[in-house]
Amino acid sequence: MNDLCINEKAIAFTQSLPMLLNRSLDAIMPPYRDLFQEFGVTEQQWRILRVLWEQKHLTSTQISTLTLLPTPSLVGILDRLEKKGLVKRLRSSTDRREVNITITNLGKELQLQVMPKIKKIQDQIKQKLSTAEWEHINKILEKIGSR
Amino acid sequence: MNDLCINEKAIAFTQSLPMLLNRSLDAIMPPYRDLFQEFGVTEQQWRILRVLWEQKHLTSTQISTLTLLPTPSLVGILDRLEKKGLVKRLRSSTDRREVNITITNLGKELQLQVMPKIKKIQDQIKQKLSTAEWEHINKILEKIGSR
DNA sequence: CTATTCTAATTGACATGTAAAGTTAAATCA
DNA sequence: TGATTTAACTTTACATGTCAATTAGAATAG
Repeated sequence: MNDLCINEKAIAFTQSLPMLLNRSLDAIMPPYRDLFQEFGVTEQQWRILRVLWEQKHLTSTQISTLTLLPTPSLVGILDRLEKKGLVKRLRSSTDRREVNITITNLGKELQLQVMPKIKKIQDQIKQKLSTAEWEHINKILEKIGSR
Repeated sequence: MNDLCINEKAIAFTQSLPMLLNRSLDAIMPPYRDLFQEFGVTEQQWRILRVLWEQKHLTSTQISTLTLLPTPSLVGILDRLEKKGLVKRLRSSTDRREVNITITNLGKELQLQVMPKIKKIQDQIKQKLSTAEWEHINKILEKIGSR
């Protein structure tokens, strides 16, 4: 009789988890995008810079894992970042399959200019929820995102 | 002294809301994608079919709002759906700027075949969280997503 | 009624996503 | 060692995202 809600109809499209997540992203990304554009980088390029600021040098695979960017896309994105002089590629000497990506000085300078503005955007977003809600959603999303 | 955590450093990239949301999407979408591929449609094409099953006929703008797909992308996606015989385009006679999109019989048949499998995937996902967590995240995401 | 403004849809240029196949180098095992 | 498998990255083909500009058809003010 009671089957844990397993026998009901499918969840309405608009209320489905994918669409809830996508709507959330659509709602919070615009200010970020405006900022990125101000500095002439795309969201994806930004992600790569962001992890390179924390790790100095990473392989393509590692960057893919950290940024969630698919490796085929990375090829082109890194091309463009390299062309802008923000990162450098160096084939590993120990394992010649690997490519080490490094941040350049120019790339490091960006961090100082952009991060304060990122902080402001994050503060804006933070105000959408109470502290308790934040902790809660963090935990739950972490749970969903851990495969 | 206590400034509501506004003066701390920026949130670590990995723990930022955008990345939490993206990781969640990456974690839950694969089974959906497998299913879509089985039926020869993309995720975006699927979204359009999904709203047309519920609304019979919609304008391009309405579809964009419901599916979160940008209107420039819609042009091509609808082209391909039309080529597959799943939807039809009809210019409105009352306002010749508008284009009415309609689902075809072939498109309607898909619904019967796919929805049961969608239901199964949703049930799988549902098991990742408790009922309480579900209600909670629903409310919070709704809050974030409402601009 | 006409010039202006607004709106829906499209186009163009470029960047990225997705899936499959291909390359090259390392690791593994018979 | 030599054949096989695995790993890291790249390439290709096609679909979509992003932003700016355009086109054609309403709507609106003067």
